[in-house]
Amino acid sequence: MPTLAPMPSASEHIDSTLRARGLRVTPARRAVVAVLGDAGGPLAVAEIAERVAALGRRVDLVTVYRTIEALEQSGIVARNDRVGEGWRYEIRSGSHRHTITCSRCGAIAPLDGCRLAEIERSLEQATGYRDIHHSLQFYGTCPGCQP
Amino acid sequence: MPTLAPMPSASEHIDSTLRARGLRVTPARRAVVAVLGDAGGPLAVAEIAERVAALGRRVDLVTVYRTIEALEQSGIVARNDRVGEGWRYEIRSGSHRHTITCSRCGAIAPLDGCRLAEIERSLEQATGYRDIHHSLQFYGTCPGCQP
DNA sequence: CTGACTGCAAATTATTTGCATGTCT
DNA sequence: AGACATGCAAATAATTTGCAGTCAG
Repeated sequence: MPTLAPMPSASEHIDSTLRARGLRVTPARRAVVAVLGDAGGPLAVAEIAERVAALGRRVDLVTVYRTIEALEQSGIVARNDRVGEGWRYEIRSGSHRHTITCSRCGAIAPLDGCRLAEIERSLEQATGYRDIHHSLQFYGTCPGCQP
Repeated sequence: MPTLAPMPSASEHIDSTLRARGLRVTPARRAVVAVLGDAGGPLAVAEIAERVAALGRRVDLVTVYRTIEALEQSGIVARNDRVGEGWRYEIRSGSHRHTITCSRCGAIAPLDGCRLAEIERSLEQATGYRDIHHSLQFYGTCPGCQP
């Protein structure tokens, strides 16, 4: 379905978002954002560094940490957790999904779309916080591990 | 003030749950459970060790790690995250609360009771997982940090 | 008794910090 | 030019592993 007016390219959007926050637009930051934007799901810091390297850009792990921190504070990326794997990061987009992990065997099952939008909206009213997002992980006992 | 003397009902439940898993009931495990049961909210591993020590029981930090892992897999404790502070653990009970953290300044505001019970119930239907629980953290921009 | 649990030491892994240099605006 | 970003080295912090002695069942 064609659009009459061209949507700003992803990179333009990133650039302006960074600038709006007083952050500079650098190759390293673009690379990190590109990798995150391309990833199917949330990535660990080390994975981000690997994929950036695979793109031919050398970016120090430390820089990834600092970039991620800046991007998170700018509201561009969100931090999530996955059991036993530490933090993971992903571009904040309207729609996302969660998973449920078996506490016994670690099996991970994907879930349908997130149902927290309504809760978040009421939280904005109640707390005065804006631009609310979240990190959510379900745990349980998978069918195979049940007594 | 925490007590080493186990509360009859709770401790019996813990004991039988551990035994049902083939896990042994030891002083260290009871101490950890007692501390968690007494804490107002979720505790970090190091905090658990400190409080256990304050009770007069010497428990190695390594043992706390291993105990927590066993308790988590047994469904007795749940793991949560608090921004920038790593993992925290708490006894799984019916009711609990969440918080919302400011992505800019780190301010933490408490929220009213958790509203995920219904979602969890439907997930049990949809996934076949049982005994579902979760880790949830909200983020946003607090009133003081808004443009 | 026997295997699970613990403590101690040490290895990994993850994350942070300081500083000199490079680069965006 | 000036402020911010990056890379490198190295310090910290967090978590895991191996092993021998101890204790619950």
